[in-house]
Amino acid sequence: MEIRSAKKGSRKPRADAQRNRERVLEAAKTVFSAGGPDASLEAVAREAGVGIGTLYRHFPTREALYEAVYRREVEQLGELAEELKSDGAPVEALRRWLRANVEFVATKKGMAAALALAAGSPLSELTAFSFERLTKAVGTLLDRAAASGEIRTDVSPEDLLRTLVGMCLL
Amino acid sequence: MEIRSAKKGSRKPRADAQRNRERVLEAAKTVFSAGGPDASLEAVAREAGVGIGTLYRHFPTREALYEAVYRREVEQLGELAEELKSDGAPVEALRRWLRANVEFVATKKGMAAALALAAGSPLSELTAFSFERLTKAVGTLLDRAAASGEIRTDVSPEDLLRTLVGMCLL
DNA sequence: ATTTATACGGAGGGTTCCTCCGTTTAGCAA
DNA sequence: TTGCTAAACGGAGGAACCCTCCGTATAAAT
Repeated sequence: MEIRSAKKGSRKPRADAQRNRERVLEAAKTVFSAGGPDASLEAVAREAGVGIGTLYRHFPTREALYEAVYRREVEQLGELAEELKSDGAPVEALRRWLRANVEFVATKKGMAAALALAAGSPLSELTAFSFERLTKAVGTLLDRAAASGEIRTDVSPEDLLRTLVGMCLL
Repeated sequence: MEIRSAKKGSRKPRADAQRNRERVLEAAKTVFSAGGPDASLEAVAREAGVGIGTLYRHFPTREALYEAVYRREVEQLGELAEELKSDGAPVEALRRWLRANVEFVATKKGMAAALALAAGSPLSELTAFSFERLTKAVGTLLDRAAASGEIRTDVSPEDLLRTLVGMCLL
């Protein structure tokens, strides 16, 4: 008897697959940030030190890659909030997180636009997911700063986030 | 003594150049409407019955072509308004023009987005130009319809236009 | 150690991009 | 008309990119 996370008698996912997937995402972040959203996928593969076939196996279309990069960065912003939560100064923590967020929006807006263009259905799902994740993140930081009495308490996480994004897109 | 429209002792611009430019624009409109904004430029050249070199001479970049097509259509909408002005029924004229405008926005939004992505500086100039041109066009039609007493008189051309465009982009 | 399901790499055929240059032609003057 | 010349034309061709396909390699399971 064995523990099988998913249905079907499938074996454990291969370690190299996971590793390569991660490498590609990292490379994509770099390349797209530098060369805009139409950068060559072969350049991404090269940067990742991976064959072009591998890239296409993990991300069958350009949009799939965009989405994965986007998701991953949102996730990382969430984790950053977790780390900052146990940091010393609440306001300083909040400030840092906001700064990171600004940078994220700035570099990814091109990709977001490209996604919006070619997007079929699941775009709203994506935005909903990321909005919720980020709201939760900023929420915890806000609460802590408010509890320490260093900022006003009448700002909702949603409003703060919306304002921030709005400003970044001018 | 000769009439020289521009400075410099340049001769009259060649007729074939103008003709080809126009052909390319017409073809671009067709091809981009059918195949989206990433359609092949060589397809445009074929459709125009023109060598690829000619296309590139007139429009050095894809964006330049986008912009020219866009401008030309705005211009044509303006002219359409002129024609409709001397048409019979004022409201009917207005209605027709609005319909044409809707169609324009619908088919060109992809191109507009692409332009916005790759746009350097002169994008605001473009939007300003087209907004003014269209406002003037709808203005004359509105006035005439209002003068005939068939519609309300408290709608400004700007508001009408903005509302229309907003609705088209949902 | 052997088996085998998975994943990897990259060659290759097709498409598009964009430049470059030899050829053609429209305007102009004699 | 004819001839001259600047301007415009066409499309071949090298480079980049896309994406598929398949022989090879390897991580997990036995």
